[in-house]
Amino acid sequence: MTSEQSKSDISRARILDAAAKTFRQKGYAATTLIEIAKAAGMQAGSLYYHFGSKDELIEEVLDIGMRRVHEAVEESQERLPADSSYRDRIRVAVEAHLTTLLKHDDYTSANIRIFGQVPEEVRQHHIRQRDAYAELWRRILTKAQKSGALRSDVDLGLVRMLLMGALNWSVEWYQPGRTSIQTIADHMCLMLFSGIGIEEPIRSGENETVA
Amino acid sequence: MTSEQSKSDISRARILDAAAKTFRQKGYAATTLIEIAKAAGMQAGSLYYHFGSKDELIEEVLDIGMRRVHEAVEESQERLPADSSYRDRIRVAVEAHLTTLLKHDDYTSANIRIFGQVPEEVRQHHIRQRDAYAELWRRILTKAQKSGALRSDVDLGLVRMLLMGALNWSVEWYQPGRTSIQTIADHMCLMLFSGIGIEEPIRSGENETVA
DNA sequence: TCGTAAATCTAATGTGCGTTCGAAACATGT
DNA sequence: ACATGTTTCGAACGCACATTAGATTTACGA
Repeated sequence: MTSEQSKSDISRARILDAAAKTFRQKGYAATTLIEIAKAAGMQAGSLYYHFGSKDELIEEVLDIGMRRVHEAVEESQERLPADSSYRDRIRVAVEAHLTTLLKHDDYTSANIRIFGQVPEEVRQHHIRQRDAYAELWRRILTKAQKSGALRSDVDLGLVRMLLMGALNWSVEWYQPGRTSIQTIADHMCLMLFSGIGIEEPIRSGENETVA
Repeated sequence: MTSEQSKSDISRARILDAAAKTFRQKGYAATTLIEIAKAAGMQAGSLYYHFGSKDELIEEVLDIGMRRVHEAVEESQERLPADSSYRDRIRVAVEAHLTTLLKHDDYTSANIRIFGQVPEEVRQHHIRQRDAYAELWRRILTKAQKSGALRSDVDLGLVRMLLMGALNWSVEWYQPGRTSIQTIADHMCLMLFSGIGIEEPIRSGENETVA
């Protein structure tokens, strides 16, 4: 071992990268160890020197993916000046989440895409981690609401779900060259804070206010 | 053949129902024909009397699922009085989409959950249908924007994607007894039209307007 | 240069699944 | 009751995959 536990770690990293990429593209069950091994430059059997099973491998991919968004959003909050507005807090959180998701991170998008497909046992392993990330958002939104930055008559749990859905779904349609990540984040925040509606001129008999 | 081509059609329907349910739960590759057959009350081999292959079966499930949302949203528009506000048009579309998704429709939720996992060839078969549904929403939103009901400075394509994401993601977290579908739709529309932000009292030095 | 441990290869094993096909069971009109 | 078409069964085939274990190579300190 020379500098910092090389070789085994390098291979391990290559395998994980290959796995994340392949899992994201093809889904859990459709991804074969042969494929992952080839992408990592080795034979399928060799994977077992580094991982005990396919499930162990996928668990680590899921783990890393979730850790990355979590850390990104957490750091986005810490980087912010202490006197930042709550809108800014939410805005940078949205940007951090989206950026991690869409910018060279197969791990994060793999997590989102395959989580619903993995065996129950593997899923159970990650519920704690998922909950922790949800809790982070819960805190951000709750503080904003308590401070009066968000309407007090909305169900924040619901808002969070809808928000996460809008953001996470982007892995299904986002294409690098088309719309910038920043633009997506801007639109999301606009919808979240102000909506995109305009009071309509009364057309005939009906008029209505928003729920 | 007695009344209206019974027996074969009944079995066919039972198989499709079982397939939709199982595909939705376990995903594409993880679902076995043995499982589907058992749920339909027959042997795996018998499925081949009704369908040529696993892919043919899944294609039909995807087809039905997409057709159901499409028709539901289309009918929601036709049912509406001609002089309805554009907000109401969008609102009922959201409600129709969500209701079809979450209320006893394994086909629709299966479509959403497994579309990303099916073999490329099967996917190609449905792009046309997906585009047609997207086009329906595009029309609804464009008319609303042109009439002045929606801000003119937003990218409607982006809005549509974020909206669909928020709605579709609900299949991952929705649980029948908890929040009513209507409440979800209300929150979505509130966010879409007005947002949930409140102008913040200026805290220190910073103040900001929305993008 | 040698020896030892780490890392990878190679070939084999077993299993589960999609699919096939002829035989059996069922239904229906005559 | 018979004959014909419809529907399901049941066993078998072949293949692709996860996993295993021993042989082989590679890396590196002495």
